[in-house]
Amino acid sequence: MSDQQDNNSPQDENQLITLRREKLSSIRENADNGIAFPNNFKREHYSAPIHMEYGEYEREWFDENSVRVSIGGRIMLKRVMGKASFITTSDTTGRIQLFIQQARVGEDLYKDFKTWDTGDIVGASGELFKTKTGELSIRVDELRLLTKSLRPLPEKFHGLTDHEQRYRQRYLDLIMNEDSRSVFMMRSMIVSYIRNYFLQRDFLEVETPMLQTIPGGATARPFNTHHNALDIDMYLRIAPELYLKRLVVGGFDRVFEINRNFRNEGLSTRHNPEFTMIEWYQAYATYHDLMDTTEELLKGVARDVLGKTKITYQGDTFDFGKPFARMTVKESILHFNPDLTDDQLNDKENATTIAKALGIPVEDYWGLGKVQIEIFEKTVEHRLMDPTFITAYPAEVSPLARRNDDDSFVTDRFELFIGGREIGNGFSELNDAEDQAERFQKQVAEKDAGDDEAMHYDADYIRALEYGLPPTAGEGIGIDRLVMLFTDMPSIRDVILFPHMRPE
RNA sequence: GGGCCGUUAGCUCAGCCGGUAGAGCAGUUGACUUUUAAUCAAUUGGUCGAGCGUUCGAAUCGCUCACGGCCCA
Repeated sequence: MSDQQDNNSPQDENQLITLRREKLSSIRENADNGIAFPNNFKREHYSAPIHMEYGEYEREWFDENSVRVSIGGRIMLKRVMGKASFITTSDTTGRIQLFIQQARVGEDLYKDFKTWDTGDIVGASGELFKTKTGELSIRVDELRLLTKSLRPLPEKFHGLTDHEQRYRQRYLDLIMNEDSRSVFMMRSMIVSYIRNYFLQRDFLEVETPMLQTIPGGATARPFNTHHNALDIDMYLRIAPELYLKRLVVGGFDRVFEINRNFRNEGLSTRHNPEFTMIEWYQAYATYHDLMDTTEELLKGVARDVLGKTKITYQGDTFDFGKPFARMTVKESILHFNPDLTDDQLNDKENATTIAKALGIPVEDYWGLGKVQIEIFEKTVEHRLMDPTFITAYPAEVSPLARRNDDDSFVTDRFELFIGGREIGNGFSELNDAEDQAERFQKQVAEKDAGDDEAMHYDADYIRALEYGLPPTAGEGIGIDRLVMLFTDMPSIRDVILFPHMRPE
């Protein structure tokens, strides 16, 4: 427990909490064997399966068939009458209504029950029946208070809508908002689908260091930390890439990792300081194979997890049924900027002029490739709505990717865009140790020139490449953004259980 | 980092050309054995995000700050 914050400070208390505390102390005094928080209740059923199995039967069916169930859940709604009450309880699967009659549970228990509050967790057993209005319910004969809740729940109809509170107190969001629960269930299903996809194709799931001495595999600012016993500075990883490729050098031809990366950058609806990526590496494959894999994988998620081929995201519809478009960086720039010509883009001075006219703050140390990519990001990226692979990224901005055989200015690399957002990034890996060493040196020069996102020189990685990395292709997909897309959530905070916020 | 918006009861929100705080839900008390956002009657509950200023008087106007949301970089 942290002693910096005291959540039970007097300011945080109010009439409602005080009263519930009084109820709890009365429960403590009167509890059987003095146990106010019993844990010997056996829950045997869940709400949703009960509805699925018995929801269709007529009222009369229940007169002739006795079905006993025993459920545990949180009281969400109370409708108390003199000698009989209805409460709606919620468990992990959904809700079910309980009918509690004084004549059945006894006068004393009924009297106690009337003092229970929404938010309390109860265990109940009884027979299924249908009410006059046809709602499948449990006619309770055994009822126990399992956990007294000390804090009042939000309003039963509007629930909890305040974004800040939903993120800071996710537990409360999950109690109140079915939609929020389903987003995170969907997230779990998507991740499972992806994991199974790779496992079924003989990929080995691995875990590589999150604490790294050289933060590599991407261009981003890392979080710094310090290892006391070794007395060395360390970094939280910005990507697992270089470790995964070391494993391919070691002979694991197909590896993948689904895990967290950390980038010390701003927060936004698309950026959380820690986020989840899947990266996979496949020896004897090319970036073309990766595009095929990606397309099959995402179509599979749409089809098998969501059950549809058209995904609606924030009012736009993206078609996962048709083949994903593929075009090069330059083709896409020319397509969305019909007034520009190929020659202009191939000339650094011209390209710089164009970039500056677009308001891009061009730095002196930028090469043509960087200028082209900035133009791409400014004018193309947000317009790529249907799933689109953009290929042929300049080598200058792709320090780990293999050069293209026909045009060494670009690499055998692509990025996947959906809904104007980058979803994935993959390429044929640079397995020429000497070329890689040169590119690292160039990155170090850029770092010296002022680009604090440029890469470090990783000598051990070069040493690994010198032993020989087979021809390999690898890709990363941002899981959070993918889940946003498939759950139609506008902010990355909506798909991360505990998004980062400034402390209260 | 910049712009716009927000912060009032536990929750959802009114009140904002300045006159001293409201509703619904939740809670409490009472009535009620088929309710379902139960109903009916009564009722408790507020450092109006924080601070400074203007004013006889500030939830309301101004400034600063904090936290958040959206958009932009």
